[in-house]
Amino acid sequence: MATIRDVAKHAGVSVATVSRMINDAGYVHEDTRKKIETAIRELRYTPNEVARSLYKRKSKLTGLLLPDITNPFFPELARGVEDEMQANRFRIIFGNSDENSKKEKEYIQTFVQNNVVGVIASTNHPDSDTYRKLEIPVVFLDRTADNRPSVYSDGREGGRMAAQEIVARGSRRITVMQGPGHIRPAQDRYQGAVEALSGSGISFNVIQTSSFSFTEAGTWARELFEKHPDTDGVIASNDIVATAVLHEALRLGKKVPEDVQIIGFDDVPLSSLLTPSLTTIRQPAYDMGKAAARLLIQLIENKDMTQKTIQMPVTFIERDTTRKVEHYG
Amino acid sequence: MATIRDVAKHAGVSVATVSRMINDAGYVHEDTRKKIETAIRELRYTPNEVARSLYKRKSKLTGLLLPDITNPFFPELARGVEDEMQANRFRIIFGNSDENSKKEKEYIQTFVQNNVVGVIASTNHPDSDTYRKLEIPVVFLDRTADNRPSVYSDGREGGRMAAQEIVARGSRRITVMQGPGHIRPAQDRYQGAVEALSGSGISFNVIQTSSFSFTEAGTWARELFEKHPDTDGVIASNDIVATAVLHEALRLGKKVPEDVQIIGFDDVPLSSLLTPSLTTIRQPAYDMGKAAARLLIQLIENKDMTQKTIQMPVTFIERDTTRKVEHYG
DNA sequence: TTGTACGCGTTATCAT
DNA sequence: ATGATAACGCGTACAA
Repeated sequence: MATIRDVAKHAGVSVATVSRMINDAGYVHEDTRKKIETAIRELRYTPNEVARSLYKRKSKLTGLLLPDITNPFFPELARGVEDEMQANRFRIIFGNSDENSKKEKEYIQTFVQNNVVGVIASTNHPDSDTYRKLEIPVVFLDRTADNRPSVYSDGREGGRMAAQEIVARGSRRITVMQGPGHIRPAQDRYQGAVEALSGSGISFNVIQTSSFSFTEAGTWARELFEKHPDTDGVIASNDIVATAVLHEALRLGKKVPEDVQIIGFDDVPLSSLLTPSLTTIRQPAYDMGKAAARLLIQLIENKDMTQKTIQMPVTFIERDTTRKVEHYG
Repeated sequence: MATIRDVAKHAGVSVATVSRMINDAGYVHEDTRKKIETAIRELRYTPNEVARSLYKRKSKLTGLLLPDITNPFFPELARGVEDEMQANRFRIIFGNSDENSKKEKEYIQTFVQNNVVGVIASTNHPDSDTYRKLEIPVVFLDRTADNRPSVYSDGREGGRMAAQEIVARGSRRITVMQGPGHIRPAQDRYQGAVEALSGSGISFNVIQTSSFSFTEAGTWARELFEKHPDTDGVIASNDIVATAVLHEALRLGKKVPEDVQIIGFDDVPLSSLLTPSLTTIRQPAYDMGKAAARLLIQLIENKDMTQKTIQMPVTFIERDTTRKVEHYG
C-alpha cells in the first residue's frame, strides 16, 4: 500500500503539501496539485484511515449492536441504518448481542477501542454503566431510556390497538401471548393489550413465551391450543409467534379468521405472503433504522440536539387473519 | 480514555514494561505485574486498537460484504460468520452491496483503508480486480471462483434434485422460475433443473425473474399463472419466490400439492411455518457462514491451506407442497 | 528484569 | 505556497 510519503516523493513535494491537498486545507498551487493528483493515481494511493483515526482520535466507524439479525425484524432495521450510514460515508461494525449484557459490554468495549464515533444499540439496559459511561453518542433503537436519544415505536399503543381491533371484530375468548420478560418492547405491547382488554371487561388468558426464535415458536403455539382450546382470538407478541400460531391453528383444522382471529406485531415481510395473510401491527422498521442513523450522525456532528427521541407511529395492517367490520367505535 | 502512558506512570514503570505485560512478551517481575494490574484496573485501561493496528499493520477487523441482509437467506449466513468471528475475537465491518460492483468496490476499499485482515464476500465478480488485487485473504461465500477460497453449496445439484423430485412426484407441466441473470447461484440452480428436466424428456416453461425482493415476487407469481395456467409443478428460484407462488396459487383456488406442486430453494426459517409448509432444497446457511469464517481465520493465520474450497451439501427437505411417494428410482 | 527511543501513516503547527 | 516536525498510542529492538 502506498503511503502519503510515497506520493510526496513521487510528486516531488512534502507530505504536508499532499496532506493539505487531500483535505483541501490551506493553499496549494495549481501545478503542484496536478502533480500530486497524478502521483496519487499512479500509486493508487488511498489514505490510511487507521493513521487518520489515531491522530484525530475519531474515525468514520460506527457501532451497531442488535439482538439477533436472524430475527426477521432486525434485518430491516439494520438495512435502514446501513443505507443512511453508507450515504454519509460511515462504516458499521456490527454485532449480535443475544440480549446478553456480557456480550453487549464486550462489543461496546471493542467499539471504543476502535475509535468508533457513535453507537446504535438495541438493548434492554440502556441505563447500565456500559452505556452511561460512554463518551460518544449513543442512539437506542427499538428501545428507550428517559431523555436519551432513541428511536422506537409506541409498543403500548400497538398493544392497545391490537386488542381493540380484535375485540371490535368479535373475539371474546382471547389469548394474549406475553413475549420474553426481559425484552422491553415485548412487555410494552403486552401491557397495552392487557390494558385495553381490561378496560373492555373482556376476560383473557395469557401464554408466557421466553424467546422469539423460530424453533420455539411452534412449541408455544401448541401449548396455546392445548391449554385454551376454545380461544377465538390470539394477540401474538410478534409476527413469528403469530405465524406459528396460524400454522398450528390450521393444522388443528380451525378456520382462520372464522374460528380464531390472529394479530401479529411488526409486519415483517413474510406476513403478507402467508395464507391467509397476517393481520398485524406494523412498525416501520426500515425507517426506524434510517432515523436512528440520521439522529446519530447529527449527534456526532452537532453534539446538541433539540429533538432527541423519535417515536414512530404503529399502524394497524388489516389482512386476512381477522374478520371484516363495517365500522366501529 | 487512559493510555498505556497513564498506566505506566500510575504504576511507576515504563510503557515498555506495561506493553510487555499486556502482550505477555518478555519478562516482567511478579511485583511489577501486580502494580500494573492495579493501575490498569483503576484507570480502566484498555489498549487502543487503532494504535495497535497502525503499528502492526494489521487489526482484528474483518470485512463482510453481503448482497442484501433483508433477503432472509443472508441473516443466517451473517450470523454464522459473526458467531465464529466473535468466538475468535474478530470484529466485522458489514456492508450491503446490492450486487452492485461500484458499491462493492467502495466497501472493499474502505475495508483495506481500515486495515482489515480479511474479507468475506458474496459477489458475482470474484475475478474482478477489486478482489484479484487484494493483498489480504478473501473467502467467497455463497459464490465461487476457480481455485480461490470459497464456501458454497452445489446449486446445480440442487436444481437437478428439485427437478427429479418434482417429476418423481408426478408433475408433467412444469414451470421453472429462472432467477436474476446476474446472480450466479440462481443460474446454477436453473441450469441444474433444466438439465434434469431435459434429460427426462419432460417439457417445461420458464418464467424469468429479475430480483429476489419480496415485493416483486408477487408479480412474477401472478405472471406465472397467467401465462401458464395449467402448470402442475413449479420449481422456484428460492423460497421467497416459492412463497409468493404458493400464496398466488391458493388465492386462485388451486390445491397445493394436489393441483400444483411447489419446490423452493434455501430453506429459510419461514418455510416450515407456511401452510402448507414448503418443500425445498436446503442450503445450510448458518454452517456455511461459520465455515467461511473459519476458513478465513485459517488463511489469516497460516497463509497457506490445502483445502481452500468447501462445497456444502444441499438436501431435499420434503414438506407439504409436494405429494408423497413410496419409493422411486 | 526494566527503560529509551524509534517507527507505524496522518494531520496540524509553525517557519520559511 | 511549501516544508520540517511534533504528536496521536502502541510495540519492539536494543541498551542498561
